[in-house]
Amino acid sequence: MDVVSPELNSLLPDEIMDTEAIAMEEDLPAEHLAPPPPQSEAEPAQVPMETEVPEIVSLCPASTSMQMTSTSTNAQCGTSTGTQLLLASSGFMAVTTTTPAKTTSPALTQSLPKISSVTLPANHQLIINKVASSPAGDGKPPGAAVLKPEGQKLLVAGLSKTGQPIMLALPHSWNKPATTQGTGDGKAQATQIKMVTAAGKPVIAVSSASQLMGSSTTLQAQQLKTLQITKKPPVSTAGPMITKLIITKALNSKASASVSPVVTGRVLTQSTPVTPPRTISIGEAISTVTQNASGNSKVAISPLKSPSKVLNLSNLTVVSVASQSPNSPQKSVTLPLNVALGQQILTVQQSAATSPAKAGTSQSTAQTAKPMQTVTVGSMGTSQFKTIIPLTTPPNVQQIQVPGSRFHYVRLVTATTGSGTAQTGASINTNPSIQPAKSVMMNAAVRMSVPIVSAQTVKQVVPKPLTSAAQVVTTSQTPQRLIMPATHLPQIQPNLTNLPPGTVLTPAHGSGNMGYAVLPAPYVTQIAQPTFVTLTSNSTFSTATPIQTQARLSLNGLSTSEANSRPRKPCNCTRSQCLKLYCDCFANGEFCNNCNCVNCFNNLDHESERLKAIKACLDRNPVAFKPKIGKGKQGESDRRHSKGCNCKKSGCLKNYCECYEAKIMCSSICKCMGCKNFEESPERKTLMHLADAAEVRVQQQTAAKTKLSSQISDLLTRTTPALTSGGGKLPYTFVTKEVAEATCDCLLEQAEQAELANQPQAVAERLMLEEFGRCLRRIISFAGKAKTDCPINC
DNA sequence: GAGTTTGAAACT
DNA sequence: CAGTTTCAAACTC
Repeated sequence: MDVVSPELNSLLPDEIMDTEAIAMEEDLPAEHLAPPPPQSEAEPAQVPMETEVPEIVSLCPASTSMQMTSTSTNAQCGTSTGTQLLLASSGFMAVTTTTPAKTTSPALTQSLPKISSVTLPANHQLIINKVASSPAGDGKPPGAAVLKPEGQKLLVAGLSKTGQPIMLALPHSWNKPATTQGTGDGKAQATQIKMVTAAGKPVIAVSSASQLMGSSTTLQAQQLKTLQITKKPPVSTAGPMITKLIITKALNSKASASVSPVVTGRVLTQSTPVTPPRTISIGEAISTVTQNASGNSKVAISPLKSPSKVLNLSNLTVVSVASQSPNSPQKSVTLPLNVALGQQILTVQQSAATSPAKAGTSQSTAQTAKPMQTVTVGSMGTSQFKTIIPLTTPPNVQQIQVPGSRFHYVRLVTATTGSGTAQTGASINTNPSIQPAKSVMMNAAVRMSVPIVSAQTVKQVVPKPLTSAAQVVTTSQTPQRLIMPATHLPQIQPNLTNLPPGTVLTPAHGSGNMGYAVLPAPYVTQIAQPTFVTLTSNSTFSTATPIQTQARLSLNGLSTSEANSRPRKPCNCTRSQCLKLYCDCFANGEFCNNCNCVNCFNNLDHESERLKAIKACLDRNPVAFKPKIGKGKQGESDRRHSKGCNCKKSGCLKNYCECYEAKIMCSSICKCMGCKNFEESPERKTLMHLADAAEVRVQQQTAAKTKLSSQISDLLTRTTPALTSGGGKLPYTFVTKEVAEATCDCLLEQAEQAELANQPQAVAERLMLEEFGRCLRRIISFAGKAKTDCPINC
């Protein structure tokens, strides 16, 4: 049963609404769940390399019943008593470099050993090699881990409606069609997907570390629902890079309200260790109890791209979606979810209905009392912060910022007419004083998730209180926003998911559901530094405990500071109108700003042309806007060019070569001729040495100047002779013995630097003279300042 | 700064 | 897919 009508489905990008893929995925042979075959070594992966970058995110829900650690990283949560779950993600979900465990035999399923490792092969399945011990037998008492033994796959970690961390443990045959469930024996069901949640306090990755670590709740299997999203990479010829996303929604067994997670119009399975699992069909609502006002539905996402990076709890980025009303525990909630993860898209959609029993069908309507969908993404101290764009129209757009991902995501939702009145509570917001949000019914909505910006490095998710619908997460920086006027571009919409990473889509004010504004991501990131991104579906979102997610990622192999500090060079385009990839600005998804281009169309005034150009580029190359430098395969260099260079004359030792320019060596996929950009190349080494020497010189000179200047300033300050009240002394009177000595030190330093650099004497003399001039100017400056600033003391 | 070289992007 | 053209950056003088 499909929630989304075929018509709507047809409008959605395949990446999001590829419900067929789900069916296909169910029929996939087992090897599709295994890591990519070795053939990828010889065959350049067409999948953007960023998806190959494993990411490790640790979830540390408080629980004493289970511990999971990653053997590949030795990363552990900071508490010995808390449940530890390490999720490694490869562009989408957690991935580690360990070999995925084989499916266990039925006999193994009877035991519940401790989880020794969590692995996730390239197919984006998280595999738990061993599971925390728990009482044997079918009984899965509260506090006992229900994860299956070695080889079991944990696909997604998230939060239950009540804020409990959810771990989805899949049986080894999970890839089989799991549309029905057997009896109450919650274990070893061939088609059963198990969900493990931590009961008690809201224990979510999004929560602060203290919140998680401090919690003493036990891991408990609960009745739950699972959703499965099968998604294929947009472009992949490197093998069965099939990504599976299991969205889980834990339901308390005592639940009386309903929650009907709907992903891409299809609900796959439901299982519970406590009660007999049953199949969930589209639109079906399962009652559940809202435990408290702070209950929420959260989806933990680990889209970080950094390889081998282990993130503590505080580093986990979670996109949370409010799904609960504190005042209406009986309200049914439907949560279609699409949330973009890296290139993957996971849309989180939430709706609430007044009907306590059944709700959330595809015919649900939306009533938007608070026209806002905000996703705030935060990162610390970097320019990679995300910006929340206030929505002036009904919440038909959700910006989803996935920390660690190089993309910003915006979910475009075409909401139907509203009818629901149920209130939805903020996922993290527990502030009762906040105005309750109206229900958001978007079951039949058209959802689009669009990567909108390159996002990498540290992200800090700090939900900020929102007291009104019009509020959006603000940043600590200049609230400047550059938003293109939205226009109706239906001809482009089908490809919205392929928009360049620098494109942000936002609904246009008064332009209806199909209005879009294109906002280059870099501008967005400039707006918000740091940006605290919060995803919520209502206006009551707030939290007393900011959630911080920090990741140490890099963009194109550059550190965050490096990537951010480097000012983009202005382009000089004259013929391309800055609407072709010749233009670096355009290629980077940025507007031209302070460029020297002629007849530039890469600006706000030429939105339509720009969109068309983007579409054209994407038509030619769907990954045209992906970073060219990405993570190489295992065993290869950390960074490599995704396509390889084609140099013929430069020997790949000039900046003509994109590999050399990126300071990486050419790889096997390069088609260059006479390449000298390889590890043992003497030419390359020579160049590197020269470059290093030059850099060292610069650094030394800078440091020396800084130090000596500081000394001079200090001396001038301390030894400033008293000035007469009649105008003070002349500057030369400030040349005390100390000042003269410091000046000589400066000159000698210059001489030494020149000597170290093997500079000729003339150059050394010149440097010394220049330094002397600077010293004199500084002395004079201080003298003048002393006269001005010290009229009393001098 | 003008002219040349270079290789990616675009085009055929 | 290969060859050619266009383009803008890198480079040289």
